Amino acid sequence: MYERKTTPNLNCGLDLIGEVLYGKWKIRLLWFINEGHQRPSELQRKIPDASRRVLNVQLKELEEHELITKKIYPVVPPKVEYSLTEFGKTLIPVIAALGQWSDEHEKRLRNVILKQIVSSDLDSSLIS
Amino acid sequence: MYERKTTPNLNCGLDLIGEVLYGKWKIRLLWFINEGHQRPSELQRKIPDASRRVLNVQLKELEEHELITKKIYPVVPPKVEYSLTEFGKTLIPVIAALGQWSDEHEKRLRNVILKQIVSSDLDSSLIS
DNA sequence: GCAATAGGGGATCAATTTATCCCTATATGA
DNA sequence: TCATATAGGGATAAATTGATCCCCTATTGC
Repeated sequence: MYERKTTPNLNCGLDLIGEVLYGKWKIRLLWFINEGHQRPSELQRKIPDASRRVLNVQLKELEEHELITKKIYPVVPPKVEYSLTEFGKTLIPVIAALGQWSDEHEKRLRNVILKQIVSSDLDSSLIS
Repeated sequence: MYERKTTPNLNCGLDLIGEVLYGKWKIRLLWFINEGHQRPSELQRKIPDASRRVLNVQLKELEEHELITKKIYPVVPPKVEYSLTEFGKTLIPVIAALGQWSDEHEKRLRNVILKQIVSSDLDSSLIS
């Protein structure tokens, strides 16, 4: 396992939320779990760009941060279900706000992001 | 400059907002600029844990994403002021929601984050 | 016996992000 | 003359994150 070499900043609230919400897929995991996709295989189907491994790792962190709980059914083949904790549920309106903002500005966002990528491509093609 | 080697996911809204808001200090930069701390040196004093360099880099990205504008006054010593664009201003309520959530749950957040750090410390001391 | 299903995780490599170090410029005040 | 303030940025190192690869469990169905 990876071991932190620096201590995180925990000064203000925004540091704290960063600690639990950073991670490429975490917000989406919370969102989909909230929508009722509770099993690992379902989540993986919802987020095919992430590997199974990474989802496991991020789910475990969400669990350690008490945003979700994991229920393991002792059956074969194994069955696992994740649910939001009460604490995790309080995050849903916040995530909804994020989602709503980006939906409202989707076009513009795509625009500025793509523009930035294309321009850095030009830079590198000038070099070569 | 760093050159991307993979294309980012831009499927859903949450991918998009991630592209512009990821970056350790970006949310805070937007917040402080909104509060009226517009000059680089002021921002640096507000965020002493970040190096001058990193703030510059992240400010430039925010500018490329059209969330802020940069005004350079042709004076010596140089004077620069950042402001939110209209687009950037639409993000403020969202950031406020993030901040409010983490303020409301500050104690619990500190708790779970520290618990996680301490337990991984224990792990590593068992190994050695 | 072999594949498929459903879940997990160590080891390691690649990509990305953040931090450090060092260098630029000009005017002011001690 | 030298430090200070103000702003910028290249080169590179370190830290962190994410992706890949491979291996494990046990049962059902062919």
